[in-house]
Amino acid sequence: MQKDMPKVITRFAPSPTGFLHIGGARTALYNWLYARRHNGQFLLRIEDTDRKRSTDEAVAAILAGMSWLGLDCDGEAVSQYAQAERHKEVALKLLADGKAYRCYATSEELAELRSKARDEGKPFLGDVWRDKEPDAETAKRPYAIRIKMPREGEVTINDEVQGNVTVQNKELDDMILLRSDGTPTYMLAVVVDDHDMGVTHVIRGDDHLNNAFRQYQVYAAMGWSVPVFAHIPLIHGPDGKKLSKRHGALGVEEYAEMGFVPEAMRNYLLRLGWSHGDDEIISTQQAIEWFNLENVGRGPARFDFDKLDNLNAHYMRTMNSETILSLVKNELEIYTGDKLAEIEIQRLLAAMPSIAERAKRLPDVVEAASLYCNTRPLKLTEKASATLSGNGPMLVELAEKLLSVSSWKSDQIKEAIISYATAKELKLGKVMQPIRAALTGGLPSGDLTDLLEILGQQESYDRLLDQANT
RNA sequence: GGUCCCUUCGUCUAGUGGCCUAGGACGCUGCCCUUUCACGGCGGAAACACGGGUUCGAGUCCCGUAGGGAUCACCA
Repeated sequence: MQKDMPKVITRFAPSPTGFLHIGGARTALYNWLYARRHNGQFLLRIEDTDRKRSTDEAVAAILAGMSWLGLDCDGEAVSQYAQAERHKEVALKLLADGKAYRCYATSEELAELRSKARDEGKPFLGDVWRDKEPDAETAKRPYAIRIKMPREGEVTINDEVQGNVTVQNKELDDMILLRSDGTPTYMLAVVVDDHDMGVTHVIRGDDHLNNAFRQYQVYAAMGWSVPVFAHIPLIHGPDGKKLSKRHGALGVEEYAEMGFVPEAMRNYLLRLGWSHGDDEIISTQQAIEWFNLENVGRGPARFDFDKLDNLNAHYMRTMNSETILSLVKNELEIYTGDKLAEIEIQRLLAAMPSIAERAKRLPDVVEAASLYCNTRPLKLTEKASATLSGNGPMLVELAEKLLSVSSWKSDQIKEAIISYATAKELKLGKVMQPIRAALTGGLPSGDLTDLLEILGQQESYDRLLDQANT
C-alpha cells in the first residue's frame, strides 16, 4: 500500500426490514474481509429511512447475525434516519444551486406517465416539472425535490468486479432526493452518508449497479469524490431462481439453528463467488491475507447445501472436544431430557473426536452423543433389532465374559471378545455386530472396543443384558 | 418493453492466446482400508451455450444469436 493512499473504509448497509439473509451475509463478509485485508475500517450503517418497514427486531437480527458470523464492525452501528437533517440540507443546497428542482406531480400523474413511457419503450425520466414554474395555486401544494440529471454525455464506472460499465446520461431519471413530506430518499441518503463516513469502497450487491450511475450524479453535483465501486453478483437458490423469502432465503440464525458453525459458513460464503486458485479450505486468517476484488466472479452463484455440509463436517472435525460439547450441550440435554452428569461429560469428551468425525451438522453430534448418556434402555432401529434377533443367549455370555475383564481398557476388552469368538468358533463380525447393536441401538459409532471402554464396564454390561431377551 | 450485466462438468470454480488430451472441490460412482458408520487413500463418469470472425494458433480477443439475471417507486 502506498503511504499517501487514503485508508480503506468499507461499510455494510442493510435495511432493517427482515433478517440478515445469506446474500447480505456474504456482502458483509466481503466488506469486512476487504477492510481487514487493508488495515482499514469496516462500518455498519442501518438504512432505516423507510420508517414504515424498518423494525427494531430486524436491527437486532442483523446485529445478531453479524456477531454469530464473527464480523465485528468498527464503531457503533449508524442509523441513517438519524442523519435526516443532514440529508435534507444537501437536498436544499442542490436546490439552491439549481442542480435540483421542485416537482409538484402527484403519484397518480407519475404512474400514468410511467406506464406510457414503458409502452413507448422509452425510459421514464420523471421530469415533468424540470423546466416549469408552478402557478400561484400549484405553488401551495407539497412538492418533492428532484435532481436535475445531465441529458448529454455518458458516465463510465470502473467497477472492481464488473469492469468498465458505461451508461448514457439521457437514460437517467430525475430521481427524488427529498420526498414531499420532507424526508430524504435512499438515493440521497446513501451518497451523503457514504461521503460523510469517508467510505472509500462501496462493495454491495449487483442489484445496485444501475443505481451507481444515478448516485454518481449526486457526487458530481456536490463536487465530492466518488468511491470505488464493486458490485458482487447475487446468490441464487439451488434451482437457479433468485432467492426470495419464500424461496430458500434464510436468515443466518436459521443456519445456526440447522447446526452449521460460523467457521464453515464463512468459508462457504467466501468461496461462493470468490476463489484463490484451487484452494477450498480457507481459514479466516488466510482469507484476510488473500481476499481481493479481482477474483470475485461475475456471474450469480447457486447456493448448495451439500458443499456447506462438507465444509461444516470439516470444521467440526478440527474443533476440540470441549468446544463441540459446549456447542451441543443445551440441545443434548433437551434431547435426553436430563442435565449432563459428570460421568457423561467425561464419556462425551473422550468420545467427541469419534463423534465429530461422523457428523455433518451439530444435530448429528447431539444424536450420536446421546449414546454416551444414561438413556437405557436404548431404542433400537429396525436394523439393530434384526441384528440382535436370536442372539440373546450370546449377549448374556458376552456380558459375563466382559464383566470378568480385570483392566477395562480397549485392548483388554478386544482380547476378551476375540477369545470368546475363538472359543465359540465364530467369526469376529458375528460377535461384534450384536454387541454394537446392543450398545448403540443402531446409531453410528466408532471403534467398538473404544466405545465399550468409554461407556464403562457396568454400563456396557447393563446395555448388553437389556437386549438379552430379544 | 428500455437500459445494464452474466454464460467452463449437476453445483462452486481454475483458466488473462500456445503449459488444455480443460485442472480442483462438492455431489454421484468403482476399488482399497475396516467389526458397523465415517474418515482416509487410489480410480471413474461429468463442462468451454450456439454461430461467425481475428490469429500460425481461441475456453481465453471481437461481433451476432440464444438463454439467464438485475433494474426501471415520494422501497432500500
